[in-house]
Amino acid sequence: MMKAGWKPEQTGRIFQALADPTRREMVERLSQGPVTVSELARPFAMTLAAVLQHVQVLEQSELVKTEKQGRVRLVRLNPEGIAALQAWVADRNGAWERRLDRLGSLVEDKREN
Amino acid sequence: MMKAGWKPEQTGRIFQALADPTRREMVERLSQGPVTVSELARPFAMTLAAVLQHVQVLEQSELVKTEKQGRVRLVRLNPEGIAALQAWVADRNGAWERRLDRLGSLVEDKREN
DNA sequence: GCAATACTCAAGATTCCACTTAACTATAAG
DNA sequence: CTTATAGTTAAGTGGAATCTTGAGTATTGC
Repeated sequence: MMKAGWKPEQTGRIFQALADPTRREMVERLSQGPVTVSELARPFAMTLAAVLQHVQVLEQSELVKTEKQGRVRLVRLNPEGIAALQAWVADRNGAWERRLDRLGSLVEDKREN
Repeated sequence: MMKAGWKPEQTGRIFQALADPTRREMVERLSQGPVTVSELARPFAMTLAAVLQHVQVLEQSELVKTEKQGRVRLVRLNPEGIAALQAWVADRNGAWERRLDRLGSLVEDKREN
């Protein structure tokens, strides 16, 4: 049954974090490796303050960890965050598949898609 | 490198749909099998109109399909939606892992977590 | 020390979302 | 036909989310 490790309250914060296109782009960038807040900000037409707020949302969702080094703040992906997301999705998908298993080779009353 | 089938515009709608706790609960319910809008609504302290709006969001995200049968509307999970989400997550996770591969067995400068 | 850099914080403006109400349509049941 | 059921639509409200401005603080380089 698996029931991998995702806390329901964290799941909400993760989906909410990734609901924003800016933050999804940031995650893409971060999957190439850690960067400073300023580097993270470069592609975006918005103030540093706004970028920082996005970083804070990502951090609260645990998708990201940050660490201050001198006057710079390094942002890096937190593998546990992505793993938690993946666990939730796999779990939902699993429920779906178990249902199909129970149906066996029966034909549904309507052929859907 | 694999690049599974997720359209970037759909990804946004999916995350946005699942950012709402009510809609996540609906997906849970739907993973047990299809239900009518009224049945979907039962657990929630909100009007049918509100529930319908949630269903529409889920449908636009392609996480769900609906079909009108008489005066009832059946709502069912769309496996392709979950699959698209899973593909996105796996892709991000993949990028992360490829990066770790490049690092080989090097130890990071800081033990994080 | 002094200036530049890199962020940080708080307040306010918009814009977006979830929800309600109220009226309406279509189907089913008696 | 009449009523009840199930859903649909449009308009409006309140609160949360995003972004800006305008300040401030800590570090680095000269």
